Amino acid sequence: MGDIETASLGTCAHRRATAACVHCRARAFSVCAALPDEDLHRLDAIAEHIVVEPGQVLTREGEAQTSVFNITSGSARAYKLTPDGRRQITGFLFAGDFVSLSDQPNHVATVEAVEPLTACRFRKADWRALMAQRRDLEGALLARAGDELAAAQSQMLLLGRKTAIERLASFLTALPANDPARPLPAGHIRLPMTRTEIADYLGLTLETVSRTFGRLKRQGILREANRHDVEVLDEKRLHALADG
Amino acid sequence: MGDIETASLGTCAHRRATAACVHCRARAFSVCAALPDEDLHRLDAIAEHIVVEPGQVLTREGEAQTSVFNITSGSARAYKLTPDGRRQITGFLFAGDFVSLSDQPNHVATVEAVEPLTACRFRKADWRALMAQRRDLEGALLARAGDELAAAQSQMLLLGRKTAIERLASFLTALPANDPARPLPAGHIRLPMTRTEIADYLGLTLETVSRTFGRLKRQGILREANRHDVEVLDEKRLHALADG
DNA sequence: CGTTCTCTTGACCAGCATCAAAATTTGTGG
DNA sequence: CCACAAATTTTGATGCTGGTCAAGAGAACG
Repeated sequence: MGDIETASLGTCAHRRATAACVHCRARAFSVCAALPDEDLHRLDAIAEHIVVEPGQVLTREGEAQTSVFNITSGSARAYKLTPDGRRQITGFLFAGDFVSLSDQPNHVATVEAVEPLTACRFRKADWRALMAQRRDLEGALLARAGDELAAAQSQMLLLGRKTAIERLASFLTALPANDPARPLPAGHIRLPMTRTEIADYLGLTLETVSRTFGRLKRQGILREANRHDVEVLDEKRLHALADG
Repeated sequence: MGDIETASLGTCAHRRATAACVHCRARAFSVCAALPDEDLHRLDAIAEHIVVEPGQVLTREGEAQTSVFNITSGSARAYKLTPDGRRQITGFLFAGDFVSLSDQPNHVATVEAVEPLTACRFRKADWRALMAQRRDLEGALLARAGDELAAAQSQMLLLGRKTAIERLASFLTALPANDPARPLPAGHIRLPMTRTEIADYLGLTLETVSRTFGRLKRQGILREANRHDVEVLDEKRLHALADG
């Protein structure tokens, strides 16, 4: 099932980068949008800009939650493991996504970069202080949490009740337009993740994912430019499959 | 898989009941705890106390979200359906639980009473106005949403990667102490729901749930007083199974 | 280019679903 | 309190989807 290899990240293994919130391309898609321009300096003051290489960890399941993150570019996977190494990816994250919406004492999932990734890191105390002052942030976070909760319930329906082909179709239709900062031509989907990762997200094996891609291609619903770029030829049938 | 029968609820089919927040037994477990005693009258002013019979609906998936609810006693199930009727129960709700944490324009799940249930219903506009005034409520809601999100991720691991016996063990250990208002002796678990409902929650069939209960009993981990009350004889082994 | 990682394809298998029927519990009316 | 009907659960026989094991074909990277 899902084995994983993680290039762990030392305390300050991130490379620092600089940027200002005013020019942040992810701002429009993130909770930061709740802050008016004149308050952005408050964010800048407490944000640490980090660069994370593929496979490196932002948060590790079970570890104390000392920071929260806002992804500004790239993509990441969040997952949980069973003691014997089975992996369930609970979500893929893109620019604008917030890491640690669930404010628990310890992280409930591990989050690793899939592609090279940049993010803002906030010390939890700093973030809390800012939230206390600018309550709109809290509202934005609550709205985001609500969206995540709705998505989580759809994923439960998928994992509990859908067939392999329905799962893959759902994945391809529901995938957040991938990277809001880098839109693609309609009908084109970018899949930065591997077949194994798709499998671990859909509760399948990589072999089943591969065979199921084959089925969708043979049915004329899909075409694969290469492993990471697919084109939807029959949107209608794909959606019909996705709904179950 | 999961067929369902719903006794639908007319516009004002709920029986009204009266109660005051000060005396509410569910208050300690609910978001209302964020409000100090002196502000409770604000809640009372906008709360409509309703009584819901088993099988009746609080919210229906897809319908406009005009109200939010706070359950004060009894239990409910939240679920989603595929067009062909497969059901996935996304959660069981008990006293203190808030219905519609995800503030979407339309309900993302159907919520029905399992047992006779009482709840506070708030018109969404009223609730929003109160939240705007008493920001602590928003914080409590955010905290609750975070807990739900964490639980949802655990459920994804369960649905995507665990075996039947691991799923049932997880269910029995993770089940919220059932009804916080009605504590049971340690090791005793009350299951207000049917086997079919457990199956639809765990992504299994009722037959598999039944057989798996049998396995747990034969292994000396469980004893069944009756269908709705079980006793855990070997907590250690149950937890070991649950973790996977 | 060769090494390594990822993906595809095939053969076989197992866990859980499906179909079916019997047993037990629950509910109802007398 | 009993008898009967309906609903729920248990148990059994069989089958299918997707998992496992294995080998080979592409891509990617140095």
